[in-house]
Amino acid sequence: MKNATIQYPIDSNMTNINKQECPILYALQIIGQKWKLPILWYLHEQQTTRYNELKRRIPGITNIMLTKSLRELEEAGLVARHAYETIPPKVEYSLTDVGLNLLPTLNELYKWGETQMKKNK
Amino acid sequence: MKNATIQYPIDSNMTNINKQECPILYALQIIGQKWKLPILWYLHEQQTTRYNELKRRIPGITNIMLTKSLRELEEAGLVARHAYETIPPKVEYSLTDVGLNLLPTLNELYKWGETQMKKNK
DNA sequence: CAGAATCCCTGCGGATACTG
DNA sequence: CAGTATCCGCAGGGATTCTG
Repeated sequence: MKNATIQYPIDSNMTNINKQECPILYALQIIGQKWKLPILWYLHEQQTTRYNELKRRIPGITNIMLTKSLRELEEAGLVARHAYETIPPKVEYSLTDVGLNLLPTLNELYKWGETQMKKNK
Repeated sequence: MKNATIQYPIDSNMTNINKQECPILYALQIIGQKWKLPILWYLHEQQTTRYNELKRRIPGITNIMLTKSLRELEEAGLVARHAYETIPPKVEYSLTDVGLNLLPTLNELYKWGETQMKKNK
């Protein structure tokens, strides 16, 4: 059996416990919500981006979702926030090394998805 | 810029259109729901599995969710369904090559998640 | 400029019961 | 054994308004 090193712990009711035990579910918890990948993607494209520019670049996202997603990504260590204490305020976001480390994996997922899209079309 | 080959199309309101254009969102659409990965995981571990055994192996899943998830995975081409026309019925599920092709990517995600879990703990 | 507060709604998934 | 049928609750996310 290939990939026999993967462990996939599951508890009786799929609570957070197993999400904190299974690295795949853990990862999906971090990047799986609606706006996380678009945000990571644009931060990757533009290196360092201000709040409002990010908002413009991701059509449809609201302040709430953008702020919430950025905070969660920051807490998970994928995104760095740098606030300049000026008036008006200026806040820049960028990918950390942790965030950058995710990109090759996303690339893998991209290639798999691309192949499937062609097949299913 | 690395990974410059990744395209990430987004439309104005994040509808299905962009989910059908972006391979990453497309992939997440297929494997991102609550029970998809556990199902894929156990099918990988046990090769060919009957409906009720799958249900026993995935604690907490209901018939509805198991059937629904299997149908979607089947439609996406990741899972094969083989029904024996006997009484009582016997239905076996297994991973297709498409499903197997996803495992290396999941392994990548696993390693990334594992690293993050250690850091954030 | 970069958010926070408030209210609201849809739809994913859960619970229970039933069947060819 | 392998599912359907029904009903229901909640949380993720939307729309709008406001502010240091």
